[in-house]
Amino acid sequence: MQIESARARSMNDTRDRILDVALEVLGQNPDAAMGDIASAAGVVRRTVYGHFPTRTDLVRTLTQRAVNEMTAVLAEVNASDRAADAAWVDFIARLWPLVRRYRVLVALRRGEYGQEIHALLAPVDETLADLVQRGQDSHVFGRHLPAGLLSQVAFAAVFSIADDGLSNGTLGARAATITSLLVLGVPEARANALVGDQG
Amino acid sequence: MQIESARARSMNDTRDRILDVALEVLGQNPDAAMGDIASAAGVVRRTVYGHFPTRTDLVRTLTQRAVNEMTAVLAEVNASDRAADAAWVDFIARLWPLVRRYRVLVALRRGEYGQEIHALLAPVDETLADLVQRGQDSHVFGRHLPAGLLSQVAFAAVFSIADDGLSNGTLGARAATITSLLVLGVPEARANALVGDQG
DNA sequence: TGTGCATTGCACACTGCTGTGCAGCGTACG
DNA sequence: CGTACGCTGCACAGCAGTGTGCAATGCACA
Repeated sequence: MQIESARARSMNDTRDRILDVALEVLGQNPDAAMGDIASAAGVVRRTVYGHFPTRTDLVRTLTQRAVNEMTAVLAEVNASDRAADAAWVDFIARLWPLVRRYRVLVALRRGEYGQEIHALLAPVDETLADLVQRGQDSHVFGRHLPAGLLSQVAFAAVFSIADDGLSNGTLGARAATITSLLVLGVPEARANALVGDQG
Repeated sequence: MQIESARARSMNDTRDRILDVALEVLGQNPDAAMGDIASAAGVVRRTVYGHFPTRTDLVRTLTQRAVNEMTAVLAEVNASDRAADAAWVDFIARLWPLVRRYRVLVALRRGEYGQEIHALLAPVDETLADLVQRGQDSHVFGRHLPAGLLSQVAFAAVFSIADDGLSNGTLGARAATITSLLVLGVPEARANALVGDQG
């Protein structure tokens, strides 16, 4: 890390603020205009273009940032030699506070940037599929769907639950974890035991 | 029914064709322009405006049509006094051939028309929630989520599976039914028995 | 104190989509 | 046969969003 002047720091501040706000605004309306994001970030539209040449650049940066955070968590969770279902529970628990912010990603996969976003999301998809595959191989997850699709459906369930206002408190976290485990084919008793362990 | 002149018939044909094509085109890209829909339907943009004054009218009609079909199926399925889980299986089985066409609805709930679409979809949501509630009351469905949300998540799972290319053949239908039953908290053995009955 | 630079506020051109108006064309219908 | 009418093809105005240019401002830094 370089020594940062106050100038550079404040510039990074605005940049980060734009990114944060864009994540939220686009989460509510994926078609939000640059002007909307700018006002929400407390800057002028022109300033946003100073940091991100085009709308696509902004969205790309945004997505890359989210993907990086998720892959980091996934790598950490996957590194341990716990059973796949326990790893999944841990993953959802750590991701839950962020899942509401990242909800824009599911909306972004379709429409306009679909192709590029899909490519950026590939690492997450793969790691997720690997984890589920591991669970299927060790007979803790069901085989009613191929690993690649099953992981997506379980993941999507978590996002659905986060969208419906249950995103705060451990209540939603518990419900989301249980539900996603059920999707994965984990019996209810085992699912309850797993989340009970985690509190 | 009135006696229909050939003129009126051909007019209804184009109208229906526009609606059919619009369902498909908007399913792939919810932001598709009127021109795209027109060309896909083999007519000129101006003609579409002849049948539907505004884009909103087209989308509204489209949605209403889908909602009508779904509520019809739901009413039929719900009328019988079978257990809720058996009714659910029947519902998914009948809906499966159409679910790919209706996928546009999930994308449409967000963005631009969200408010109105949501209102039009309310009857389906309610009936679905009622069915799930009935299942929870009779202890065939789990209580890990409130009925209103649980029905949505189970429903969304079916759409997710239909989107991923498994939409053809009984293979996908079976997988979708099983998975949605798991979401609803039905044990795997019971789920298998239910779909086994239906073949 | 003076310079650099992020930010501002305005201007502008460009694009893509919507919705409308209207003349022409072909055809089903009386 | 003639006419009503759905479709066409085009032209047009309007609007919203994008991306750019540039002078002005104000603050950090040397």
